[in-house]
Amino acid sequence: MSKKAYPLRNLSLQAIYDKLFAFYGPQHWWPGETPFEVAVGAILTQNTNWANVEKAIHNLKKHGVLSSQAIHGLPVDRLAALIRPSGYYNIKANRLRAFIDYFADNYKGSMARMKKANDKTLREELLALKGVGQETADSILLYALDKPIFVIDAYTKRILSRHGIMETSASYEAYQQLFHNTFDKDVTLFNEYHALLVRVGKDYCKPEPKCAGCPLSNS
DNA sequence: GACCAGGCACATC
DNA sequence: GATGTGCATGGT
Repeated sequence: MSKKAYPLRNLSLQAIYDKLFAFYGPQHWWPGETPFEVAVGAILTQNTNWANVEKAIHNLKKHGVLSSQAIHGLPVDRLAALIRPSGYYNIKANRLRAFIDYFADNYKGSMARMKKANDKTLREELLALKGVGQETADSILLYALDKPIFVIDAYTKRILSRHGIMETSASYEAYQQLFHNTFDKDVTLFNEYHALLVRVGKDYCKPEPKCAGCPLSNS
């Protein structure tokens, strides 16, 4: 636990959700037009500001290559140039290609077809891809495929640890289990809750916290 | 100029 | 299993 004192309440996961939703209202995530775009965004946003991801996706759209077939036919260095604003562009170009190869080979480039597959199988398949870790896999499962899987990210860990709910050092699985054991598996709730955590994280729960005015703070 | 952002793989101990 | 490092842009 952080030794620094934050002006915090002793809040349950349910209470945190209620307060965030009351304060912010629905977040309408994921910010993407199609399930495929959501999956691409999930890879591009790794350790990256969303505004930069939007620039990269805009480039893909502008050049008419935001589809699995189009990206598949693109030389990797050309793809890298288009997604440049999202950072780590060489690595991410290869990660996108790896996902799209898998997507084309196994589901014929159809998110609808992919959605019909078993949740656990899909998660294992995604995690087997180079460049898809737990957060990216779960983001695709929840936000592109409507699977009831909670997404854990840096904000989730930071917020829950500062509220004394779980140590920062606890594993991804431990955090995820906490949500899965606390709530019924509800796609709408999981969608909204993770989005709200990101929102309050951006507004108040940065590495250097700004607790004044935070809906989870006493101050 | 420093810090931060909706991670991940890989090397090393 | 824990810890360190490379990957990179763009906004504040």
